[in-house]
Amino acid sequence: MSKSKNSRLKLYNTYTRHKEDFVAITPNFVKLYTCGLTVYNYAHIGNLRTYIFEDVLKRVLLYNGYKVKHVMNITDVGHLTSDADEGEDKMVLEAKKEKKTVWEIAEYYTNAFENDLRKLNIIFPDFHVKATDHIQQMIDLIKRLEDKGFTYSRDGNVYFNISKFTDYGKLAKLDIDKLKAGARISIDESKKNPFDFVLWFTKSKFEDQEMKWDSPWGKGYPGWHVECSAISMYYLGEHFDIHCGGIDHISVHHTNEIAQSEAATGKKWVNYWLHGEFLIFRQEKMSKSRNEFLTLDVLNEKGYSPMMYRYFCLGAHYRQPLTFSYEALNTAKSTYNRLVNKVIEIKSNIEHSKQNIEFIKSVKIEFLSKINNDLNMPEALAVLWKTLRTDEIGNKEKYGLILEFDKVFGLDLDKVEKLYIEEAKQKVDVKLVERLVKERDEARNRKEWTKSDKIRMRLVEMGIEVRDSRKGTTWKIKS
RNA sequence: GGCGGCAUCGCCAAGUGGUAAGGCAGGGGUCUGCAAAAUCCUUAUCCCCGGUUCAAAUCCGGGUGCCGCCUCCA
Repeated sequence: MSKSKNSRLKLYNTYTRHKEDFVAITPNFVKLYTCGLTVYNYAHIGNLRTYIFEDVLKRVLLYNGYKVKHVMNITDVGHLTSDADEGEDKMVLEAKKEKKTVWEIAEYYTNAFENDLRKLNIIFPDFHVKATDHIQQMIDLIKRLEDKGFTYSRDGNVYFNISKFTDYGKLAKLDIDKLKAGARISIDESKKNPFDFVLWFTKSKFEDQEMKWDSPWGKGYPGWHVECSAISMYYLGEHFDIHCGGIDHISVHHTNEIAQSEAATGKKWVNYWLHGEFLIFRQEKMSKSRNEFLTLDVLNEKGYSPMMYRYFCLGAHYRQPLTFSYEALNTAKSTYNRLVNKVIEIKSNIEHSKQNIEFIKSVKIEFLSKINNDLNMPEALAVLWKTLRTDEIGNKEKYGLILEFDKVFGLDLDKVEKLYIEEAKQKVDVKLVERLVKERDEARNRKEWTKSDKIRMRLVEMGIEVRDSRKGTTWKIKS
């Protein structure tokens, strides 16, 4: 694919705070790491927004002809409610609540999360791996840091010493001297510097901490940040292309990941840092710790399918906060339904063809320039709508473009027809419906309007929408 | 206190120097026995004040309001 200047892929890099031309370390090959979920509860739709953004990124890379090796971790190690060894362990807490072991909790919510990814048509990572399966890699990394003098032990825990790492906080533009330590939490007295962080815990306040492993520093468990560094380097090498996560990870998690990774290897770790903005819920971010979060299943019960939610997310740029409301979600629902109707209609009349090489070429270039401009999905969707509406090309050509664009949108537009037929079979007695539709048609031909309207009423009650046209009557499940 | 973001039509939301994308909702028309669906047309000068410029929603300064991170969190 030859690319003009403005269709080259540009991504906003948090590290430099600029949109940059994307250049892969290895030509045509991208090594991508995305931070996964902490599996002590269901993913809420705010979490899922970020995974949709990352999926779009991956699809755009694939669309541009790159091969992508994608790794995502599963945080299944218990984590504290703070970086200090205080507060409660969320995995333990949830386990107690549900009267299960922490292992059972992790497995249950990992499955739930992976199901959500499938429902959202998110291309599965090549490696979706558990932190607890990589304890050895973490220990090895900590050892390297220890050998190089970046750590110290205090009161049973191994800490990373940020004062030994020159560029600490560069990603978040932190000014350590000006930061008010302990502004919101009490200072951990064991730390030399308030921003030092734990690499390995051997001392826990929790007697019932189930997850413990042997290590050179004693039996214990790893600090939170170390898993991402260890796992990403194990699968992708010590220098890779892109690392993603939510915007909340910039100042602590990713900052610490960079410190420990680059301290260990002595070289640049990640080239591009991409962060997804939050879903805003009633004026504030949706949060797991406040019990008001919505899941994909809850939305589904309320009549909003995962694809509708995906469309909803595509309507806003990933670096902008997106305001959630049912009014807005209804918009996405109507729009998605209309899109699906359009696609089915186009496909049902696919023999209609009108070639226009110039138009097809220009609309493809336009699409590419939108998605390559830091993944501008709202504008890419506008290109899709323009394509659906145009008279410049026929249905056959439109359908081809729809399928091509949907490689990036991931809205399942290629199987939408099949899905609708399956849905219909599940929900209604298809034979009965077709008999009634036929009866109604016959009545209409005899201009027996009372009878035909009566039959239509009955169909409506069954949840069937009847559509008359010159070509005859069709029907579909009301959405 | 530090860092970061946001304020664009009723709603969601693009656009970041050259005269306001798109979707939804609303209004009007076409089609239809009626309806639905479809389709066409239609709706904003961009929070306020000041500045730079031939030209600003877009840059600069000030103000107001809102939000996020700095604590596990996408």
